[in-house]
Amino acid sequence: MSKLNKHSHVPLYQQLVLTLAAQINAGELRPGERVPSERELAETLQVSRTTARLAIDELVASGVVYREQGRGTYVAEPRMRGLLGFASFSEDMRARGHVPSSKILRQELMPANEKQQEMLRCAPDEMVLHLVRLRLADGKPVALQSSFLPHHLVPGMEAMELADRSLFTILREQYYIYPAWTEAEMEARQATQETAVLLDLKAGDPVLVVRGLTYTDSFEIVESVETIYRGQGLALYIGRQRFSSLRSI
Amino acid sequence: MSKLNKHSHVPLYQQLVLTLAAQINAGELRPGERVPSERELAETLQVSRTTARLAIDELVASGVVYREQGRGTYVAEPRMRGLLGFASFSEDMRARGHVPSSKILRQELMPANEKQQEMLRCAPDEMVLHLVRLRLADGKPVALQSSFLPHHLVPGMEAMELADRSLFTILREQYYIYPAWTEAEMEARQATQETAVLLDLKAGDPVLVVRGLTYTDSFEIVESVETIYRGQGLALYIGRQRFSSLRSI
DNA sequence: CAATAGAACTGGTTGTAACCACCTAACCAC
DNA sequence: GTGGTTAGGTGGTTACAACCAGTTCTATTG
Repeated sequence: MSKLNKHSHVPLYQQLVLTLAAQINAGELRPGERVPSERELAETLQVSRTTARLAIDELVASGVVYREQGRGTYVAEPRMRGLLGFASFSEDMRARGHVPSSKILRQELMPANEKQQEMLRCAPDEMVLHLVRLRLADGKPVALQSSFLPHHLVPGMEAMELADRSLFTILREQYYIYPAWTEAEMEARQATQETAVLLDLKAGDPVLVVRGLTYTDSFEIVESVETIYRGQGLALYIGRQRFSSLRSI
Repeated sequence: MSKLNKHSHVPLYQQLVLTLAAQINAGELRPGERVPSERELAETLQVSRTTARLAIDELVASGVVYREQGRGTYVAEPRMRGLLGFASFSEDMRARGHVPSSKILRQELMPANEKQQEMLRCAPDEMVLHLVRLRLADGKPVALQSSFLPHHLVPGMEAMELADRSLFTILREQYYIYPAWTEAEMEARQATQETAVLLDLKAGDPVLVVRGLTYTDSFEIVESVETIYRGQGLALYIGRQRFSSLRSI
């Protein structure tokens, strides 16, 4: 068990989260196996049970482990073999072993129209950056993506080279904006002639339309995006959905 | 502020979660407003800050409120107006003010075939209950749902009257099985002649296919379900998706 | 008046301590 | 053997305490 650094600026429980996640990803802790108990972790690493528990809380929230009262905490089974997921297209594709690329079809500033003002919660005179990108995996078209970003959040992006870089990476590294979560709705539609051509389909073929908003931790809207995925055999994996029930609507 | 019951068997922090959620749903705390600080809640209700904080943790996890360091905790904006969501079809429809109903097209026990054995993680000789239900909202067909449940979890369900009761309610009330979360993938397809007739569509019209597994808190698989939703204007709302990143695949 | 230093908040992290609810295994009595 | 008891483990809940790290506002200072 690697030790934790008590004088690091990274919180102890975060260090522990990473340590445990690494062990699980490396296969040192296999699905179904028991994770050391909270008291055991606390003793071994010379931290309080509070800290150990907080770390496990995080892992539980991520679905990496689960608890059973009186028995222990266990490593969860790996996820379904989904083909595509949420999160950044580029990062997701790379994680699955495909080579992502993009063809930029549009990259320009425009004044926010009514719909975007509502979606992005921005003022009427504000400028937004409009991106239209054809997303490819291993050179084959997979999705057509139209995004709007408030210009004040990403000044200068209208002139950037985007084709070979992940938008999320640019947001994090150049603008210090950390997308935290997304909220989406999806729908099956028929491809229009225009999108059919771009996605190498026939007009009328089914496509999956995902409309989403990307937020930071503090509820700032970073991006409004509509993605049209090829249908026909391309399944979109939707992580874990808890049955919450706290909020009526 | 309603008081908490220190001698209840319901944990204090759970009581506080419900209290705050109720206030938010009732509009006493509006979106954007600040929730009382952790220390304030603790003092007012005569509980420890630990308890207050735990309660707020739950609300944050549900996306009902969000924290900002140094500033406070605020009520989140209500969600996107999605038409359908995850969770139980019946409960979801009712929450949106529609009248859900079902037409049972099939309800019978069968030996698990290979695919179901893998999906439900059950033995080769095990029986599974196969349900096919046409789901209606206000009398109009919305989705066609095919479910498989391990028979040993729901003995006797093959003979139950299911048309006017929520499957989830039956699971909870008759079998003490509490579905905790679901994992799904979705795909756009063309309706076959058969499904088109049932859903009041034309063959070839786009439909949204959702394949999911329903789990309990301890990773038991309760149900394997494939739902075919009408496409064309019916958007499926997909809760909040955190960008997690802990588990590589 | 503007800049700044500080007080008084906020949530974030960590430790210690105790008790409860639940599960398992070992043991003991029948 | 079967059945009950019990000891010792697990996670679950709650309290108290202290400090860190940001934000906001105020009072002081130049």
